[in-house]
Amino acid sequence: MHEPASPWVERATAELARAGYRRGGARQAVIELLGSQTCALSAVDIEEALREGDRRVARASVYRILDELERLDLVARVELVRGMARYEPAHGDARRHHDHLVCDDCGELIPFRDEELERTLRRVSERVPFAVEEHEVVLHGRCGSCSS
Amino acid sequence: MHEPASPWVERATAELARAGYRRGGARQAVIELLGSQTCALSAVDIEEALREGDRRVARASVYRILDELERLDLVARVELVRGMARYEPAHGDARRHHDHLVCDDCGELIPFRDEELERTLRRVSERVPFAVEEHEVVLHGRCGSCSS
DNA sequence: ATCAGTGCAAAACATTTGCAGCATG
DNA sequence: CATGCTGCAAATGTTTTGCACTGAT
Repeated sequence: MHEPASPWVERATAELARAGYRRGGARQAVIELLGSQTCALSAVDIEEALREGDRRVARASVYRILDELERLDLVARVELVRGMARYEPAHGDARRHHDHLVCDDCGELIPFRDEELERTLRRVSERVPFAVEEHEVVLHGRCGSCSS
Repeated sequence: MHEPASPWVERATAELARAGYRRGGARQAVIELLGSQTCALSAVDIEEALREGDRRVARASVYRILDELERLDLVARVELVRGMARYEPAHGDARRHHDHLVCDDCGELIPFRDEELERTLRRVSERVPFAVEEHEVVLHGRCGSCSS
């Protein structure tokens, strides 16, 4: 159960150390799980995955840890489906930013990235009476399996 | 307290009748409040506004009514801020669709519409492996008062 | 007279907080 | 050995549900 750490896991670990945090088993377990995932996970997903894995982590700790990571811009919180937040690694690099497709039938969640969309949003941000810092785009519909 | 009904209020009322719903005081009160509003309201907002207005409506009824209206595509549910859904009239007319700006400082909520963004999203919807039915764009940042 | 519509209270969730004990630096 | 980290349990806040009663058709 000890895969090579992803760049994000290393960055997160370093960032936390630099911010003066101590090492903590629970926090490291959450970071490693997030780093090995491709799509956003909810706090409950995380607790369950860890319970069956290396290290059991209390629900409250999961929330606390996610909160810290979000404040340091290491994870992004996204509200894609009714009533439950999900979290995913944030790569400071704007070039790795992505948005999401949500299948309203089966709940599947697909990240996507579209250059034209990003360019347009950059322009929109300029003409709006607002200092835009980030955006969130969610496309709802039906995935391949559900629309056939 | 009896303003002329907005087109949306009339449409909603007609649509409900056509769908076989009976007339109900609470439901009509919620519809009229939503119709008179410019920005999205939470269930709590609605309950409070009605408590001080014409007709007191129980919280549970507010949720039930919003749920029905959402199922009939008469209102759109949007999750703009942490942990609380908001609802606004949905105008079947795509030309009246809008997206939202959210001030992360003061929580202010501003609807906006941008033609280029809509066009781009239509194109993006085509090239994505998904049958897109609707989109949700939220721009986060600071409003005029908070960024100065 | 029926059965949808509603209010009330309690339940079901997701999330947060308080506090006591463990473990890192 | 001080203080940050964590688990547990209880609190909070939003949304849902069960049930009895009211009211529209």
